[in-house]
Amino acid sequence: KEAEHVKIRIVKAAKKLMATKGFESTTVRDICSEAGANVSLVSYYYGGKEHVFEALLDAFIPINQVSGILSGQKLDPVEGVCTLVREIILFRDSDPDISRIIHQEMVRQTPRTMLIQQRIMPAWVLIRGFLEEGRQRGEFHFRSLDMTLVQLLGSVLFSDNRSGLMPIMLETFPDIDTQVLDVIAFVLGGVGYTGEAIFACEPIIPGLMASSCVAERKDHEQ
Amino acid sequence: KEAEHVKIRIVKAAKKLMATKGFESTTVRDICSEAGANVSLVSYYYGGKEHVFEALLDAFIPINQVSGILSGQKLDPVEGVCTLVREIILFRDSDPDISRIIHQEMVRQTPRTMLIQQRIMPAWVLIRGFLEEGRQRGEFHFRSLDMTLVQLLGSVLFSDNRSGLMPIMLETFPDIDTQVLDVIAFVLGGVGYTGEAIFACEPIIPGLMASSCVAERKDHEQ
DNA sequence: GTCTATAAAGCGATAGAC
DNA sequence: GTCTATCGCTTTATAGAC
Repeated sequence: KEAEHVKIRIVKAAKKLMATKGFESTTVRDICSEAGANVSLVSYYYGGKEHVFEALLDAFIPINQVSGILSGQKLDPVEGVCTLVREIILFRDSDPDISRIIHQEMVRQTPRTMLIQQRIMPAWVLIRGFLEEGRQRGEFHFRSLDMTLVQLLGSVLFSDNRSGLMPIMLETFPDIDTQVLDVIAFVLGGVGYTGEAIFACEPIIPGLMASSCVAERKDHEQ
Repeated sequence: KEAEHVKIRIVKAAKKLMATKGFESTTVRDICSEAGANVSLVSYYYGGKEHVFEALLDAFIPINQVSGILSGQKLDPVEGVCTLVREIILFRDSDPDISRIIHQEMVRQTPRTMLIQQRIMPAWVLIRGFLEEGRQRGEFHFRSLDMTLVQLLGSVLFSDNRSGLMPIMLETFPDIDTQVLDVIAFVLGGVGYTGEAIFACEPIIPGLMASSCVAERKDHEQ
């Protein structure tokens, strides 16, 4: 682990700490201590704490990966909703930290909210499209498209909150495939789908650590 | 508004600011400026910012109000779920700030998480009980009680996120009664209920500003 | 009770040695 | 590239005047 470049260690440490402590409670000194780096290197490589956050999003959110693959598939509404929900759950399972960061920044209004929105809005738009088409086809049954979308998102995003937060959980926690099926079942019921669930959708393994992180300095000196 | 006591103005200002900016980004100076009070009065009346937060919870979360009224009613599972969901939505509508504070503190792990948990856990336990009984009666159909509970909570809690956060919302926002019906419809579908929804449940108006706020000083000097 | 003034600590950022 | 030392600012909390 010490073999990784300092620039990468810093952004990974920031992700880990901000996931539990939040952006403002995570100090630059915390990050560098966790990363085994000197305090000054945050400014040197990223030009400030906010830029570390931005780099963190670019590095760990697989932007236009989901939308890119789905665009050439022509899925029907049920397949589309199932596939997207599955992808989101699998992504959350592969990197719970970044999901918690996204969830935190979506709840309140911060200078970083827009950064999050820009990166995940494409997925929401896709889901919204599937919901709309499904209602037109008579496969889904709900009054409001917006309300249903919000509740679907809440149902999916919130499912990472069982860790430590719920002392009243009694069952042993299921494996990830079962979690996917559970969430899909809840969501399909919620949108008023009465048929059979589609489970034969290919999982997309999101490629982590995108190219922006290996870029050299000068990035913030534009 | 200036007629209110300073101690109350402080806790109200703290609620307003922390709802959007979060606990740590809201400074004592912010709070007192918003409340029209001197900075030193936070320490004088509450003994610190954390104690303001605690007082805020005691003042605005109607603890054991919901559970108290429901305990003597012997509701069946569908009525129970509908009533509790309705109460939560109406409470959120009556005071969106406190709901956003609860939501924020539930996402991450802070020194205040336990304070929140203690106050809202009773409602979760009630919902869990209704879900369990409904499954036993064959009215609900789901695999995991825990997973279903988490998704139900996410669906209900997240429904306050349309404000400013969703640029893709197109519909005009419905009135509160319609919101309640939408959320109930989604949740009942999610838990696998196939019958008719029960809408004839009495709304409980939560009494805000509980007694702890009017207590005198010496509270924190134990 | 309410104010001013200030203490004590922590923050992000950076200059300059190496 | 990486370090130490420090600057300038903000924070919470409080002492003491009124």
